[in-house]
Amino acid sequence: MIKMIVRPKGTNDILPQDIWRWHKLEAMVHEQCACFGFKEIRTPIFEETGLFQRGIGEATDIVEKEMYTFEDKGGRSLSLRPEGTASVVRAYIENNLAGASLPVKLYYLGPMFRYERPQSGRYRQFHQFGVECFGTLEPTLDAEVIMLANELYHKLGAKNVVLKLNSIGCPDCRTKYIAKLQEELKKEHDKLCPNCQRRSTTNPLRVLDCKEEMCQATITSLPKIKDYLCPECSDHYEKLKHILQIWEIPYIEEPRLVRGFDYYTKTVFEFSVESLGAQNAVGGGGRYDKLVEEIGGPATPAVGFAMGIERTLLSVGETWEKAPDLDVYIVTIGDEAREEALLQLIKARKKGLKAEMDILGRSVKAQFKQAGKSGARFCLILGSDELKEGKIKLKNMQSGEETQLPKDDWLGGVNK
RNA sequence: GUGGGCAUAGCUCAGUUGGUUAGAGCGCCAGGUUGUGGCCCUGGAGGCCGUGGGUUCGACUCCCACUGUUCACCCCA
Repeated sequence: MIKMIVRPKGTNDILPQDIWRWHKLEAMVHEQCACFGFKEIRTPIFEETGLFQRGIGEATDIVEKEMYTFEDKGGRSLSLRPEGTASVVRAYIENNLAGASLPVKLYYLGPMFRYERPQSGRYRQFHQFGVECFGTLEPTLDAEVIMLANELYHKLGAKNVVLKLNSIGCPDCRTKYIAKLQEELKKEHDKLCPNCQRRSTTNPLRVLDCKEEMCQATITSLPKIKDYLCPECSDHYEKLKHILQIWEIPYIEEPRLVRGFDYYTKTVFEFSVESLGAQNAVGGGGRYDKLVEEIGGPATPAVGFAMGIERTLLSVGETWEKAPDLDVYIVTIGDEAREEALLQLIKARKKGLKAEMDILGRSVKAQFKQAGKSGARFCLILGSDELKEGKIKLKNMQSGEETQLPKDDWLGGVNK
């Protein structure tokens, strides 16, 4: 027996019965971005491995163990993109997009790849929508990105979305803070969970994010980064919060919020929903003022955001109502009606109507049943009786009401 | 990479201390109605019980391995 080949672990087929959710979300994304003056960019799905090593950080989990890295026939090391920012930054530099007027506001939409154990809301191939803007330190830009995301979640119908906000400072103040943090963590070492004991050295900021009961008291007593921000970072953070207030965007200050990429500076934020279980972050982002430079471009401050599409759909998709697939289903009665039905079918489709007819030669009852299932708004009934007089019947499937019309003049009855 | 749960019809799930012919609901198809969907009634199709091994007279049921899947940890969208 031939072994059945199935889809790779952590990937999904998006089936015809579900694709409308994706189309709907994508349409809203394009509309929202147009509204905020963002232009779409499409970059390759794989890049030179070094781009991600430099951009995301050599020591992050993503680069260390989650990348799909392979060698091509020319001996180049390439990797499937695990996130979108590095590629967009590369494209921004390579194509000299800075040549246009600043700020440059871009967005992207597409698959990302990370080799992880799949679980609810986490897949090896998943999709992100993201925005990146380049060219100014102004906190208004941070706020604009947050505004775009926040409004999009609301338009999508997300309930109980919470915006968490923090500033992790620039390399200067953060370095000082981490040193202080590690000093304190060393003192409290015995009171921490095994994970945090390890994190104290590998990734001290992550300790702040620990959910273990036994760590909570210690975490609360640890120094807050807020108290270590340099005047510039502190001022930036205050101005950002002020703008968010002007725009009436609710947020929660979350001094413990840290994010997984090394490139963030100053502002970091995250959107989460309660209903999703452990993987409850539906999007996040922040400012990255050093990244463009690190990748080899001119020093350029920037802000970005990325939304997990699967997670977002999980949290909102069920509440959406599907638009009908069909405007009209043509029911034929008797063989002589079929030829006329073929003519009417193509006439309807040429007018842009979504139209179908039975091609399996089923009974009248079965045809109506099919029409009902398809959600067709109307049935066009072609029977030998009607056709003798050059008429057809149009049945409204919701009300059940039938009207008789001349056979070449029924399209008007299907008012959109 | 670590730990737990699960695997029976298209879907959701029953299946007794191991016993011969594996069930239900929903869905699908047909008929009841030779020209009318949704409700109702009747009938039908559809299963290597995840794969491989073991125990047994006998395994969907017990044991082992593998695979898949799922949840959680790590980390992240």
